[in-house]
Amino acid sequence: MAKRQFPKPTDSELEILQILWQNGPSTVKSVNEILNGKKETGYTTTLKLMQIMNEKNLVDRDENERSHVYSAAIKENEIQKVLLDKLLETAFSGSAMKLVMQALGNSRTTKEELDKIREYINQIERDQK
Amino acid sequence: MAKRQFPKPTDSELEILQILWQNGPSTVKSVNEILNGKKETGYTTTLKLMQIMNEKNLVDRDENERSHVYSAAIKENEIQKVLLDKLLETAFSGSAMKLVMQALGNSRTTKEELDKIREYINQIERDQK
DNA sequence: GGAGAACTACGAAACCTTTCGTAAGATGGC
DNA sequence: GCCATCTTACGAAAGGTTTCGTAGTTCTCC
Repeated sequence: MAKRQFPKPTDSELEILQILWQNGPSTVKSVNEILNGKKETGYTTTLKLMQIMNEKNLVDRDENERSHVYSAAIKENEIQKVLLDKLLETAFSGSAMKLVMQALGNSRTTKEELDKIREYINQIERDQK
Repeated sequence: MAKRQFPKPTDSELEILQILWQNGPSTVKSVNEILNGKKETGYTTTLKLMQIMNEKNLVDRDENERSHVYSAAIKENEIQKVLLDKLLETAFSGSAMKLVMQALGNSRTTKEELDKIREYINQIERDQK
């Protein structure tokens, strides 16, 4: 199963992908409205961005309706993996441990989440045997 | 202790910072040589980049010698925190747990490292009480 | 002290991202 | 049918990053 090639999304593109992941297939209009909740963004700006993302195959476009419906063409997981691997490489010299410890140190993580992580670590160790 | 303001480094700048962090204060020449181990890079390209980084206060420059000596002006930790927070926000919707589990899942982490992480989690839980 | 080597400085080109103005096409109500 | 409105398409400007050619400066050593 060959991996389809897709370019690393830019920051703006990632914001839009987030919206599509959370809300499912959406029109430019609705994406733009959500975007405007965070920061003022012109309609045609959002439109153009999504058109470019379509060219890059970051999103699919359904043109059956007058208002085209866009949907994310890649899974959230895939992008997370790509970006995480890159950060790991460029900022943490490849050490997942350093990255994980920073992440846990910086953010408030609840006891339940910590327990889940610990359980996950246990599982990895079991699998490694 | 007010935090000095520094701009988020670009990808190329981050590569150079990495080299400075790992090798300590360095001349353009030596940075460029290391850079060339990974990818072909013209000398003046590296020079210009480091000059710009100096203007942005990402690196300090010692001009006492004819070959100026550059050193990272920010700690590796600080940049790691900035970039990690940003990734957390933009790609993981703020969930450190999801990020940590992805990181552990993707990469080969040794048993020793996993143990260290577990110990760190224990410590966080102790401190939270 | 002159030639060549090693550096730095500067400016501009090429490229990418982001923003938005404007035009043109489709739709719906009157 | 016609006007107002919604939507897409296009192009270009503005800003940032990356690359590199060229010129100037300093040093070395014969």
